[in-house]
Amino acid sequence: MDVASAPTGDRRPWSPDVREVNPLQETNSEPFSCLSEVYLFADLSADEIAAFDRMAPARTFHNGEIVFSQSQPVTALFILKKGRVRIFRVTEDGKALTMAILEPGAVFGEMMLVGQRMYDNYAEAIEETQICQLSVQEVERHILSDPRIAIRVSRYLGEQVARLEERLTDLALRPLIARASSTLVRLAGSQRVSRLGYVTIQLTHDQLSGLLGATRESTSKTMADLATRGLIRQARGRIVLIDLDGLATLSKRMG
Amino acid sequence: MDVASAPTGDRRPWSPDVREVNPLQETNSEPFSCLSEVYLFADLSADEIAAFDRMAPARTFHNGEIVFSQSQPVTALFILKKGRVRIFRVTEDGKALTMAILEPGAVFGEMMLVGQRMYDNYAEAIEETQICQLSVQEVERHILSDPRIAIRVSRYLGEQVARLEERLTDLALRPLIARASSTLVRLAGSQRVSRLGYVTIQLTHDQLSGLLGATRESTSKTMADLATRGLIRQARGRIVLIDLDGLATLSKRMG
DNA sequence: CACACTATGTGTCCCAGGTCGCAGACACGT
DNA sequence: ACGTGTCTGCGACCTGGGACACATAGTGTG
Repeated sequence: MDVASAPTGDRRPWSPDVREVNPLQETNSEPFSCLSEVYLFADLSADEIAAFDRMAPARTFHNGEIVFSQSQPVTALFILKKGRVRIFRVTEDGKALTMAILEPGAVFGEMMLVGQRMYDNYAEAIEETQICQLSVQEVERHILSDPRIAIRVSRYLGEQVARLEERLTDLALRPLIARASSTLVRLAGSQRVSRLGYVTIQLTHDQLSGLLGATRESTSKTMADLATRGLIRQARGRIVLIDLDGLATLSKRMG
Repeated sequence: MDVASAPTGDRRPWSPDVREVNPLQETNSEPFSCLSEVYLFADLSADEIAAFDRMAPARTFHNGEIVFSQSQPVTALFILKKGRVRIFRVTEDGKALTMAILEPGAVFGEMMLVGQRMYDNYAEAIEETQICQLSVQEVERHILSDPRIAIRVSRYLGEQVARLEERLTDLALRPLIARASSTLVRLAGSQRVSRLGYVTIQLTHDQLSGLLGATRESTSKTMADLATRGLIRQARGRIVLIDLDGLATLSKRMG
């Protein structure tokens, strides 16, 4: 890590004076496609995808690096090629809530697509990550006007809305253990399944707590609880889900 | 009200055995447009709007009536012509969280538009209300395919997402008084301004509490607090915002 | 005008979860 | 191997706000 050497000393992204995106212009121009695996562009032909690919330079981000923040307003559509990115918001007093943890194939900054600034959202790489970006002009010219993509965008945003509403009610009226279970189950959906059908979630308690809207401590406590119930198994930096049904049940427990 | 006479006795919409939409087929076929004031259709010509109007019958709902619920899955796009509608979710143990309170001109049930069922959402009229609906076939044939509307839909959903993310972080990491202030300010935005520039919000503490994810009691307490600070003035069933700036400031107070 | 219902004010008790503080455990670079 | 930083696990303490229980004041209805 460059933490010691580079002047990027403070990697707490939500502190006021973050330096972002140090100009490591690793314009990784490898020949492979950024877009072929992306849901939003599934309706495009191979030729069209190739055309977009040509204008989407890739870029590498290290663990902890900020991909964008409102001080550097979103001027592009980002496509996550490799690694994981955390989208989060901060309040004045420095507390953060994670909106999403994106896996490869995800598109973000997309709000701009629909006339939306990514308001108070930050994006941070949480591991070694490669990201392609399309500039705002290209997006406006080619994407917005294409009805095939517009429909995909609507569908995607509709799902976002449903997910957020779900999270909102969970947060409002379910106790931590239910939210935690529910979140684990949800995360399991979009996750690589390991050998014996067990799903492994690559998150530290801290990262998870950001997703739950809870403190790291209470999250740890809750995970310990889930572990003693035999629903999950723990390891440093990852959580193995043993009993998905059990978790789903718990996630519906009332307050 | 028909509460005493009709067998609609229980108007608590989130109790398990609600009777919904008693067949008061008041197919109010007045000659005026359901769609002309609607943001989503702003790009359509007068002729096109007229065409849609012809297939959108109006319908009246009384205070407390359920417009739809998941047991009666959404098969239409609703357009709120008059009155107000509350969109909310419930949990198994009967607690509810309000997602939105819609004003005339709003379109809802729109998730279906984008391949989404309105999952656990209910809609309830909270005053005398008139609603037009477009059937799912018409929507699919004419709306989904129209790029002008698709873009509007995206934009609308994008705004939804932003709003929900905001609410989510508020709920997660701000104390009640801040959330309350913030919510009042937000509500003020979409509200009729009364005589002296004061904005009046037509909500009871109970309705507000549903929006805040808090109990009625603590909401009352908080409102009393705001009142003594001179930021609002209270009346039965409505809240007058005196000092918007003060509220905005409070809404940023940390926990 | 009286009754019934709905909206608000308070007050008391109680607990999930936040805060603070530290300690052991694992991981990795030099 | 060793040190340093990241994860995780407690424990003690504190508090916002939920649960319950009433009291009172508007409102509308017959």
